Formats: sequence, structure tokens, C-alpha cells
Amino acid sequence: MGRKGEETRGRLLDATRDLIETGGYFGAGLNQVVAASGAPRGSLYFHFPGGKDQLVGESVRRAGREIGEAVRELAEAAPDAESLVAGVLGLLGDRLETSGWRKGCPVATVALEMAATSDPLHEVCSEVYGSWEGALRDRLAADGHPDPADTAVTVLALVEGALLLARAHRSREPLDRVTRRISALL
Amino acid sequence: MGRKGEETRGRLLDATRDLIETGGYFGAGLNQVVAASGAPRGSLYFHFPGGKDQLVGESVRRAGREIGEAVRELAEAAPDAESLVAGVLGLLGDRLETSGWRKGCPVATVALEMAATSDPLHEVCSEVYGSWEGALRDRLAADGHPDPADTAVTVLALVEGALLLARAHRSREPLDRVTRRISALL
DNA sequence: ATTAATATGTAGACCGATCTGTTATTCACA
DNA sequence: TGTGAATAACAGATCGGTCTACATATTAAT
Repeated sequence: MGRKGEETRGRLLDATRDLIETGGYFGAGLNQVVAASGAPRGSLYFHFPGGKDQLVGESVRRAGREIGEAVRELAEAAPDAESLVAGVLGLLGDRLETSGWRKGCPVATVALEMAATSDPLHEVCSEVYGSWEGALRDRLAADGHPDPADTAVTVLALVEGALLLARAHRSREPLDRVTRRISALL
Repeated sequence: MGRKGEETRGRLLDATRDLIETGGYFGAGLNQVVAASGAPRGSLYFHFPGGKDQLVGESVRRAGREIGEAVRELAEAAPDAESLVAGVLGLLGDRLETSGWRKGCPVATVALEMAATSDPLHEVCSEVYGSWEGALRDRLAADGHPDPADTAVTVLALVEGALLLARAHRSREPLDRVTRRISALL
């Protein structure tokens, strides 16, 4: 695959991710994807012969990897788990607010829409959440936390839930309140 | 409005709620709504002249009221906040699993899809979450909890996040893990 | 070095299906 | 007989997906 091809492929994935994050699987029409990416319709099916499901699946996976890496970088600088979670909540809050409450979690909406419908997409979402859970669990275990597995899932649920409430209220207040209470879990 | 009219109106709202819960706003096509409810297409616009947004809005509000009442009943029987939250998580877990991972939170998916797009629907979701937060806060305050406002939002975020992860993994493990760690917050 | 041949990618018209919403007509009960 | 409600045909737009023609690279042969 040449340089040019790889580039439009990436533009398609980025545009899809953006639209998915705002309106989920059904909210991301392929017409909007090609319009936003600048790529023609034919190129979409050249790079993603599996159609919309492949496009969305790779897009979610890519976004999951990106966020995972960002969290890993934050984790290196954070002295303990508590400041790490606070940092993540702060980062996500900034991203959410500056995007006009559009950019929350790129996985959540698709996960909810597809939980009972599409097996391939459900698996992608499950794997992404699993990787985040694992990274968090490892960090907690390394810090000597007494209950790393349960606590990792609990913290992830807390972050996702706070992000959901923040979008629902169009306010970072839920994120701030959760940040204030996070220490009780760690 | 006569008896018959009220009945089909209710059937339309119930069918909409079911489809919304499974696939969100975009996942609930009006063709599916009329097919599931048995009502003809024209009746839909007779009872809901505001179209899909009115139908979905009233459906979300109705579902929010129902769940709020169910929680209130559970709260009367629960000796403390901890057993109340555990009861809610258990109830939601049962509902989720027996529905084949379809019925989670009837508000969440719509809230995420519409956070940045539709002002009326965003407000409905915000109000429903607000009412749940308020009920939880009052209970915590009545129990003499030191930090009812922050804790209420945190607990709601935790429940919503756990429900999201459970649907994403098609497993009640996240709900169980969160249940085990909830006491740290209360 | 130049040209032919092949693979890679672009481009957009087009298809049937489905989407939300409208309309005119008929039904049924008071 | 008059009004609340049911009914289904219909309209325009958009959906995901397919198709063929064209342009641009890359490779190979002369």
C-alpha cells in the first residue's frame, strides 16, 4: 500500500471516529464520513471492503489504542493511582468541554448501540474496555492495592459513568464531584 | 381523549422505549415502532404531532419515572444506602441478563447520541438524571452521610458505568465487582 | 532511459431499501 | 351525526452498498 493510500485510509478512520464519538454508529452516516474526510465514496469501499462495520470497528480500535497510550503516559508521571485518575478525569473534562460536549468516550455509544445487535462490533468494544481495565489493574497491583481487579473495573465504570453524566448535563460538574470522591476507592 | 386512544398512545410509548433501550434514538426506526406497537403510522402522528422527537422524549421521561419509582420502593425496604445500591445493581443485572443484554439504562444511549445535537432531548435526559440524583442525595442526607451531593453523583455514575461495561462485555461481572467495592464510598 | 504492463487508488453516478413525515379517506363510538 | 381515532397509500430525502471508468504509481522489459 502506497503513501497516498495510507493517508486517505487514515483520514477516513479519523472522520469516522469523530462522527461516531458525537452520534454513535447510526449517527455516523457514510455520506457524512466521505464528506468530512474528502475521500470519494469508492475509496471507502476500496480501503474497507467490509463496509461500515469494518470501518467503525477499526476506528473504535484505533481510538481505544490512542486513549490507552495517553493514559499510559499520564501513568508514568503520576505518583499514585489517585492522582492518575484525577489527571484522566481532568483531561477528559477538557476535551469534552472544548469540543462543545461532543467528544466523550469514543467507545461508549457504539458499545451501547451494538451490545445486543452486532457480534463483531460488540467484541471490539469489549476488547478495548478489557485492555483499559487490564492496564489499570496492573498499575493498582504494582502499587500494592489490596483489591486490584475489582477496583480497576470500579474505577473504569466510575470514569465512564461520570463522562456520561457530564455529557447528559453538558457540564463538568459530575466529573468534578467524582474527582472529589475518588480517594475513597483507592 | 378516549380509552382506546390512550391505550394505543401507551403502546406506542412502550414500543419506543423498548427499541430505544436496545439501539438508541437512531436505532429505533418509526417503521419498527409502528410494527411493534401494532398501531398504524397515521396514529403515531395523531398522538405525537411533534414527530419522533416528541415520541422519544415522552418515552424517555416515562421510563425515567418508572425506574425512579422502582428505586423509591426499594429504598423504603432497604436498611441503609449500601444495601439499596446493591439491590439496584442486582435488579438491573437481572433485567439486563434476562433480556439478552438488551435492556440496560433507557436514558444512557439517547443521552450520548443527543448530548450535542438535540436541545429538547438533551434536556429530557438531563432532567431524568437530575431527578435520580436528587432522590439519591436526599436518601444519603437523611442517613446522615457527610457528603451527600458528591456521593450521590458518584454512585449514579458508578451504576451507569457498571451497566455500560456489563452490556459491553455481555456479562454481569462488572456489576458484581462494583457491588463488592461500593461500600468504600458509603 | 524509455516505454509497456500491472497494480494501486480515485472518482462519482447509480441502485434498491429504508428513513421521517404528510395526506385523504374511512371507521367507530358517543 | 359529529368527533376522536384508525388506516394505508404516498412523498422526498437519505441510507449503505455496488458499479464502471479513469488517474496515478510502481515495476519490468527493451
